[in-house]
Amino acid sequence: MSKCEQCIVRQFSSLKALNKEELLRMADCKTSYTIKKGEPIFEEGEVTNGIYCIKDGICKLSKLSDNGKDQIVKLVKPGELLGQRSMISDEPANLSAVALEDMEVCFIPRSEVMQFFNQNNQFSMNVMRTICDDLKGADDHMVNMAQKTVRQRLGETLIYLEETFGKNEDGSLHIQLSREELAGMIGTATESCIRLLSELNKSGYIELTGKKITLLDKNKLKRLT
Amino acid sequence: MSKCEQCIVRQFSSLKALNKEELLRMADCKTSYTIKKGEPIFEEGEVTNGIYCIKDGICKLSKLSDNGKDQIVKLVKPGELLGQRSMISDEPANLSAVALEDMEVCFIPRSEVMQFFNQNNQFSMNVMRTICDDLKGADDHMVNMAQKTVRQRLGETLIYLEETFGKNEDGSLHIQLSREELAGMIGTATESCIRLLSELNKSGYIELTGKKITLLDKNKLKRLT
DNA sequence: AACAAAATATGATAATTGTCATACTTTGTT
DNA sequence: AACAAAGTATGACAATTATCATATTTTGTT
Repeated sequence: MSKCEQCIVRQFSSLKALNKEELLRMADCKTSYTIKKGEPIFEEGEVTNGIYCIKDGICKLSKLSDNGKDQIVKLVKPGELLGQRSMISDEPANLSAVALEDMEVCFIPRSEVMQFFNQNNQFSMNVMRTICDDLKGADDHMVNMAQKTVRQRLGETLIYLEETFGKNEDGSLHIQLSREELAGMIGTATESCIRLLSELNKSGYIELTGKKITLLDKNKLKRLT
Repeated sequence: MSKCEQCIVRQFSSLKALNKEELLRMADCKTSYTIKKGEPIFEEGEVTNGIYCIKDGICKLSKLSDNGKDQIVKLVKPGELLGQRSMISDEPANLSAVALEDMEVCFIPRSEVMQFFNQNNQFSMNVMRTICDDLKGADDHMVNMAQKTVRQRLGETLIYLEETFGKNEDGSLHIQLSREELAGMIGTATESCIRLLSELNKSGYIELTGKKITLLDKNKLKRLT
């Protein structure tokens, strides 16, 4: 069983507030998983009963809408925690978490986390701030969905993907989403997403090479009409 | 200076966890305001430095989008608190709060609330749960904005307004929103909102009498194509 | 290497929604 | 009561986006 002390999640998440003794307790009760690309960590409606630490790999948080389409609400990267809201509200998951790459995660039972939560003020403040950040992000996201065109949302999403997940050596987006997933992020039909990408390609704002997407003119992508 | 003990806000909000001594301290440091319909309680970007207790009247939380339109993110009714997220994150307001009716609110300085927060565990858990509820609501709202048509959103919004704010004796919606505000809730152009309302009127799903809106067939409103 | 399945691409068309113009109605103010 | 201003309504039209059909390409599996 590996220690939690040097883990990337500890460095970047609310867990940085835990002391040595708490880290040892956590290392003792955690369960490690590997999750293959495409597999769920948990699904909407499932009782999670704990939080997940994302050690490696990226996953999507999404919700199935009445029209049968999956809307991606957020992407989560290594160092982040999953399931904090459900833990605090003591409710089933509101969103599904599905791996976009092979992942390594650790599960920490609710009982343990709640102990830290009640005894370590800095930890609970950190969790709270994270949830507040998520709320702000969700509000802003909602306004974009309601007020911006599909084209604008695509442009902004591409920039977000580059800024958040970086580029490969050839300059293309590091994160690999299918067209369907990208459509699920911006909230549009897959065909519309494909069509707009190919249009941006022809206009020279981006370059499509197979599955790879390279942003060529970020200023223009930011200000799509 | 009135007491906080019998206040509606105390009964319905996180503040129900405060004890007598804390309530006295709060009564001592609070400021009461009346806000006229149309006036802001605070605006996006403003440093609020405390929370607002909504004693009477309804207000909208909205955000100005790049296209110049105001998107309404949430409606707030008596008994609720405003500014909790900003208080915890120690950030300026992300949304503007504007009165939809004449209002009575009390302001409690940040320093005071943070004391309760640090010393009264039940209070801080309540605040946290409220923010978690808001986050869930915002995620769901976002999915609706992204995946449903304007027509569907209008139908669901009308039902939400009736269920949340009730009906007058004549059966019409109690809450009075301008067409522009209703459009701002569902995320569409004011003209589109007016047009769809008048269409639902002709179809017999709702009845428009002056500014009053009466829902006639909620089942059909729920399942608009 | 061959094949089926999935993903991507593109055309044609319809449906939805936004924009601009203009008229009518209500509200508030003097 | 009169008037301006704001809000509501509707038509005409354009732009955006969804849907359905059908290729084409890529991927994974045997």
